[in-house]
Amino acid sequence: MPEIHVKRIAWTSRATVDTPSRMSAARDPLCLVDGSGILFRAFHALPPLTTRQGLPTGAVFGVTSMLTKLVREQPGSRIVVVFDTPGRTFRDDVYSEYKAGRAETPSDLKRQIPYVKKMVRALGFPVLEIDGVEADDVIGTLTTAAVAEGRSVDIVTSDKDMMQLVGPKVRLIDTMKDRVTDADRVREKFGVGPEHVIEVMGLMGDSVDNVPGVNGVGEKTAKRLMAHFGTIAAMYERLDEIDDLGLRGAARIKKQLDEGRQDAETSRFLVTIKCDVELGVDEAFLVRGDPDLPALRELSSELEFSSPLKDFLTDGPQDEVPAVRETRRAEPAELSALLGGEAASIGLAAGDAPRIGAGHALAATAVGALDADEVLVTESAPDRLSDALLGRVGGTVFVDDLKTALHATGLDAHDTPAEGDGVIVDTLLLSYVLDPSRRGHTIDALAKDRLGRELPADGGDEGAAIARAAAVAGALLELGPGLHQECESAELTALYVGIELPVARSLAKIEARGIRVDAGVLERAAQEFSATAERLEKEIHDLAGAPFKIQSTVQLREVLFERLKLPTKGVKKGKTGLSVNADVLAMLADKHPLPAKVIEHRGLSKLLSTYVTGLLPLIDPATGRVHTSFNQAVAATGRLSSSDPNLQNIPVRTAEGRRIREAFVPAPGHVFLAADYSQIELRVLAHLTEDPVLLDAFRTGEDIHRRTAAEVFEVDPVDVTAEMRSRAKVINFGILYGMGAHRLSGELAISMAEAAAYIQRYFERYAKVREFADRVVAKGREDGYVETLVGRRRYLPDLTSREQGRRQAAERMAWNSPIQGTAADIIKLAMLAVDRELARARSPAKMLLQVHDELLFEVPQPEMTSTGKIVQKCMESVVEFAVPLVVDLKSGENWAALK
DNA sequence: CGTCGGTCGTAC
DNA sequence: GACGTACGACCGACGT
Repeated sequence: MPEIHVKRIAWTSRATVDTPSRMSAARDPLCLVDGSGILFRAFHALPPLTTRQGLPTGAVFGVTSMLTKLVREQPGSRIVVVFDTPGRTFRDDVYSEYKAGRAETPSDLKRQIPYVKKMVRALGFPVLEIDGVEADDVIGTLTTAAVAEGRSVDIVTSDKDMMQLVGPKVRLIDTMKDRVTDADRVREKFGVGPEHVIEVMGLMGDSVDNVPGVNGVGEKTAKRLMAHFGTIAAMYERLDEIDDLGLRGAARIKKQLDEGRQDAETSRFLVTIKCDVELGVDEAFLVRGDPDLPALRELSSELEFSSPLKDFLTDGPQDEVPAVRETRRAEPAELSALLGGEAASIGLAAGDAPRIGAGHALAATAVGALDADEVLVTESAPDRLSDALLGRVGGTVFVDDLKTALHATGLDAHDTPAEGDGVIVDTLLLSYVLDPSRRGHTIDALAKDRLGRELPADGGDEGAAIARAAAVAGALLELGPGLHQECESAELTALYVGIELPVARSLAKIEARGIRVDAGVLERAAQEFSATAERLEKEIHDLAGAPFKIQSTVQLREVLFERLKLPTKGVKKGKTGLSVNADVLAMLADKHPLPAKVIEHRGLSKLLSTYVTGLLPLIDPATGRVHTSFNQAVAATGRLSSSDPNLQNIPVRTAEGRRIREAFVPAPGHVFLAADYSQIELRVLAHLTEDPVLLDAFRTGEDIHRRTAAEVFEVDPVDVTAEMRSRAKVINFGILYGMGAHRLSGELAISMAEAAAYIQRYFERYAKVREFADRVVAKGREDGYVETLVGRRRYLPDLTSREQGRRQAAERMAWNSPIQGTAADIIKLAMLAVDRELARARSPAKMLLQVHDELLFEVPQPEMTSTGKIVQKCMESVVEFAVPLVVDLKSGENWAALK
């Protein structure tokens, strides 16, 4: 017999402070709910309901409705919900085929399991899940114990096995069919009383649980036999009596029974619910707690439920809405006591770990919070917060954005250790890993969506700042635990703790450090650009016959197609009319001198406005450095983005553009070191698809575009021309994005048929790429999301859209996201490895930027070579891949001159 | 005067 | 609609 131990007993925290008056309810009827059973039932019985996001919710809805109905109908009952736990039980030890052949739980159901448990807990019901013990046995044991105390028991289930538990004080309730099963009803169904149900089931077996029963004996024969003998044992003692029962084929049945003795015994054992399991559960824990209104509100908004929770959410006293009730200034000593864990004096139960919600509004003001309805405001919070962020507090720290908190506390200047004993709950990053495509993960967005609450703005003055900070802290404490739990449930904690939190720490340092920009270089370039742009402007106006706003697409369109009457054939149309983008202008360039000049003018205005005028004011005059913001919770694929200024789209392709890049320079005595992954997305593609041709190309170090050219154009690699290679390059990149023949034909200036043929040949030569594409899209449709190497998800509900356009767009995303996202995972891991190894080596090298497949460092000149080795090693070995990851190193005196 | 959608262009 | 992920400038319509 395997050891049985309690894995988890969950009840709402308030149940722990139950008073003796509550305990006197010990003689209330007990209502045991077969949670797993009704969940499964609800899943199959109800239509496949989903949220707008595509999260399946039908089963949660069904279970929730059922439970709330139970509360309405049986207000006096003590309700306990029991779930199965995955894994082996003693039955598996006896019979290895037990429950074998059972279909894999559908993923749409699996996804709902954590929500159901959360819902049940939020409703205040005790949840029992005991490792290695099936729900049936837990229910059997609790039932037996309750009956022994003289209590009556209702079991909510649709499992007929449970009929064996029925007795004078025990009934089964099928809430979906509104049917109650008592002993009479059992006799009606089984032909025998509840005490003999196991005998009948042992004989006939149970196909659902793969219990064999006796070969040749079905439901009818089993019932007839047991109506006569009562038990299997009695039957085998008096087997000859079978002849007297008038059964058809009695002789054959007798023979099969004789041969099936062992099966009968095993099957009877398997169907017998165990009623004496050591649960290790104190009865006091099985008392229902109060509903957790904030959690219910959050769940009903997340799952988009309106009706089933109405009773709970509207009947409850409205003033329990956990708005911040009291805002007061804390003495530093008081807060320090709180953070030191000696918080009993200000309201925490002794022994509870401190929970700090840190809302920041103005840099000087932050908040430590005890609870959603009591908030302590202190100006010294940043000091305390830094202790917490350094893991010196031991409790849970709730922040809405770790990176900003690190900036606010000045912890962005150094290496900060990963969390010690403490737990960091960052609602921004949690929300992002849970659903990266969601628009807005700020605490304001989350509070609005999940709590239906607008947080006050930071008005700028101290009062407004304190009010906002307090509200943020309150919202954090309400939302944080749920988000953290959801992250656990979705198995995203490794991503959150192992990647996103430490990346936030790394980014905080990068942002704080900044990168030096030589304003003089920018200004000199700007002088030249402006001069040329002015000359072009005059020429363009002359050619047009009148001045107009060259930057205005409307006016330019009028000039090109009405005044100059240039041909509109083959010109793309947008929502507002004919397009005047660079492609169109290039096409018109041989008809008239104006379009080419507009292209040139546009290029210069772009550089001037975005990269000169946009950048100059962002240079810190004291240090000559700009400090970008890396946004970690924007891109749907897991990439970072950069803004204010965006340093991930500094020009590099044109000579003029590189003039901008030249302005980025290392500190005196330092050089830039750039390390970029070579073809990372195509290598990810090779790894994910395991396509033999791709694998071979990368393993042998071949030029991948040359190889694709050889494959697609059917020539020997040595005969690939520059033209062929460049076309193949377009195809390789197009494949990553799911490009169609239409786009490719435009891109390569070839016919649609030719483009289609290229794509077809690509997929013939790289056969596994197409297989993978089909697989990933199908899986995405099935699961509702696609995922990367480390399990980062992207939900794509449009994969099942009836609108072809939306669906196809979603399919391209489903295809591209695992590739782009895996590359993003890899470089994030690389950043962490590099940070770690540079620190270990006491290297003075500093990471400055991440540009998707590239890391830029500022290194003292003499350290360049040694740093390069460390960086390259870290980046190349950060994941074990089917193809080598290759990192190229370059260095130089400015960002445009790297060799 | 601010906001927002449309268009364009820069990066990977 | 037709190539994935971003940010941001400019225009021009619209609302205050």
